[in-house]
Amino acid sequence: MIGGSMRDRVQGFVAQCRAAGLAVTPQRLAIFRHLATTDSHPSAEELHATVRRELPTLSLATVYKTLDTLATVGAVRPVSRLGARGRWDANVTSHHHLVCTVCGRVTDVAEPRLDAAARPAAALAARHGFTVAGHAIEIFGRCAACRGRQARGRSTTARGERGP
Amino acid sequence: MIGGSMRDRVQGFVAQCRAAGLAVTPQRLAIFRHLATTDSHPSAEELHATVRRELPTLSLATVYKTLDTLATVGAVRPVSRLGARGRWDANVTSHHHLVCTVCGRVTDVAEPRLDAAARPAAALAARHGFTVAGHAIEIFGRCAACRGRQARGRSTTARGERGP
DNA sequence: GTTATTGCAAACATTTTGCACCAGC
DNA sequence: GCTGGTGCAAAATGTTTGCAATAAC
Repeated sequence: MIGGSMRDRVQGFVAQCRAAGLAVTPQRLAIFRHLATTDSHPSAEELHATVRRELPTLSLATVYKTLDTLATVGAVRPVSRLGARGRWDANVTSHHHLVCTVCGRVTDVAEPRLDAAARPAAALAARHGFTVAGHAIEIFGRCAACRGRQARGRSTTARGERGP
Repeated sequence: MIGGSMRDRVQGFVAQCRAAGLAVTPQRLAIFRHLATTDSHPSAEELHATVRRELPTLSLATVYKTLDTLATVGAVRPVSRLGARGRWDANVTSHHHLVCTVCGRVTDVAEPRLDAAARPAAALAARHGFTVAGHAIEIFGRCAACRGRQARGRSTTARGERGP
């Protein structure tokens, strides 16, 4: 979850929808609200399971369609631009990620100093003909919880898991 | 593709396998070689299609198993730790990514200065109880090719696509 | 000769699509 | 009454698994 009261964020969301000519439906509101309230970067399935408690008829297909639609409007985004399909975030401000390679948990960190640090990247990207829209730093390692447990095997990259 | 002659890289790969007690099969060699030769971060399907020209009996299941196995040994890694399932890289040295949010193309950049820049991240991660193993900067925007084409709609995040 | 690895086919998981129905302007 | 949005079911896509045959050590 990020700065700004929930009320403000929902208001902003409604404004964004209106501006884009999108209907503000209970489904969209509920999905956005849940995404803006959690910090667990849930998948469509997880969102479906949770939001369903509020809207029992909500279908999984609607969750998928809604996430795509809201991403189009900029209210929501996939956790990573690198094709990390399946995990979503309503924090569309610049922030970075701590990724546990054991359990897959992703923690947001907003650290303005890191932004400054990545600035040389823009010049570099320009040299590649790139127009830079933003950046994110992905820091990987083991979270406190996983450091405790002894690694069995030389486990490296955690792929595919969803975090606890 | 990264530094070191292909011959050296293959030798290193063989050594890695041996050290881990893995058989060096033609399938593993071919998959590694192809991954180490391309810079397109291919998916399992794409690898299968390409390597098949060399090993016509290669099955897709073997490609999946091989990628997992080689990742375990550290010879290969998913493009991102953030669950970017489906795209692989044999460049296991520290490097960063230019991601085109229109076409999805991913370009590697190795820029030591960027590494230094991200150093404050380690301290920050430690404060979260994290043991840092590494980091990668993901710079997103539009590539030269996509900048040409006028954006239709306010297209934001390209999800799921594979790049041309 | 053992044991790990492959290829196949089937299972499974995830995401997308087509279409009829419903709700809001 | 239109239009856009939802829900359902089916299809497409992507990934994993069990197991017999095969090849590496």
